[in-house]
Amino acid sequence: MTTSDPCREITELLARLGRAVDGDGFSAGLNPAQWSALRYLARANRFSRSTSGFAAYHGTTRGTASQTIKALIDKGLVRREPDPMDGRRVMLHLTPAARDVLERDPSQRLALAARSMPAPEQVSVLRGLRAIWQMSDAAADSSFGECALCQHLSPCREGSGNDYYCEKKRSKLQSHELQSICVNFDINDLTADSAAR
Amino acid sequence: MTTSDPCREITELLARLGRAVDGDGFSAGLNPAQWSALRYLARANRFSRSTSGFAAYHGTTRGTASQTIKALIDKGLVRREPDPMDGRRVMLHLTPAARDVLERDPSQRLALAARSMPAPEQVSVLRGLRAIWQMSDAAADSSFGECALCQHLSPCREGSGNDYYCEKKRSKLQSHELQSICVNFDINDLTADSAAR
DNA sequence: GAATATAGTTTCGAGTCGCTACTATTTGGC
DNA sequence: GCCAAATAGTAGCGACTCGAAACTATATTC
Repeated sequence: MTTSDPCREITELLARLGRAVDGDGFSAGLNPAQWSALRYLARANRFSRSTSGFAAYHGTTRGTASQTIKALIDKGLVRREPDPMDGRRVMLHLTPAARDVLERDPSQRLALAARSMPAPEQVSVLRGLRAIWQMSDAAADSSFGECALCQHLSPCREGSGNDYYCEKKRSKLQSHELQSICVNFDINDLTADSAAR
Repeated sequence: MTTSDPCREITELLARLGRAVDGDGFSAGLNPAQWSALRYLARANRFSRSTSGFAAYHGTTRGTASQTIKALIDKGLVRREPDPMDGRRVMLHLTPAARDVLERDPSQRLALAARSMPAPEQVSVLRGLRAIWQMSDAAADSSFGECALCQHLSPCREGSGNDYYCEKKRSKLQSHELQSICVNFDINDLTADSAAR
């Protein structure tokens, strides 16, 4: 009953803020799961923009994820494209309309609120949230991360020198792709310190 | 597409952690709304332990809140008691069984993760989350807070000196009640600094 | 080449949510 | 004191969501 435990209040605020992320439920006609999928697709690299990828990220089943994606397709926000390399896979892409919708993402109100803090505080909050996420075993199931910090990344041998290579997917990566998140992410211990920084 | 904006990643983590608060959906047979109600009732003072109070806290309608409470009553976790002062009101109380269930609150896993951080970092994360919550207009609708920081609180004139008085509800408060949260909370500007501390 | 694993979809039932309508009680104005 | 408006709470309805199970199709493994 004592209030002197900050951690209990942290989880209380996490619960409330988590609900606030998606606005009062249905802004722009999208439900929370659909907003989550839209944001995921905007952020995931080309190996990860699939139904299964979103299911893993969002912590749901492939069946449910399939319904969510279907709703976005019906709304004209997502386009399907068969993977030429693997006949089972379907790559998902955001349409230009989706980019417009994302401009009105209700979570931006929280981002705006966060931006009103001094930059050093923003960073310390971010570090704390990352730590909580990684300690919680919720993270164990879906360990997404940016290619820039992944152990499968190596500099490209040939070419201009601006390119990189993913050993896992055996595919070239362009430098602008390094900040997208990937299902196949595995933490690079060498860069773990800089990740924490 | 750049990753250098910490605020975007903060909201992303808020969304994921908010979902993680209630576990993988149905721990102990309770859904997220029911967990939220249980935690609310454990934390709210006697003026606030009502259906309407929870509806305001949780940001939903009274009708929906009523169904959530009903489910908890059916499970034997909540007990109803008519308010002798106001025939419309029904006070809600947690049963001993509810206290047991709260011991297995899935949000404690996040609290545990938070506790692994050094205490100063816990506090800075808490301050940041509070700031984000108060800036976001989600907080405008439901401004709950602890009596200890409320402008309606005044020291009790008579009696032992350990007691307090709420000018709004015209009722005595015992010192152990000061840390519960209340629907009628209004920030006390004089204590705002210490609240931020 | 058969067995198994993976990607994805569909269907179905249980359950949730918010809206509207309704009752009961209290409060405010005259 | 009395009538109107506000407040607390519940009930029922319809739309929708989610997860489980069943199913198809393609890859992979031995």
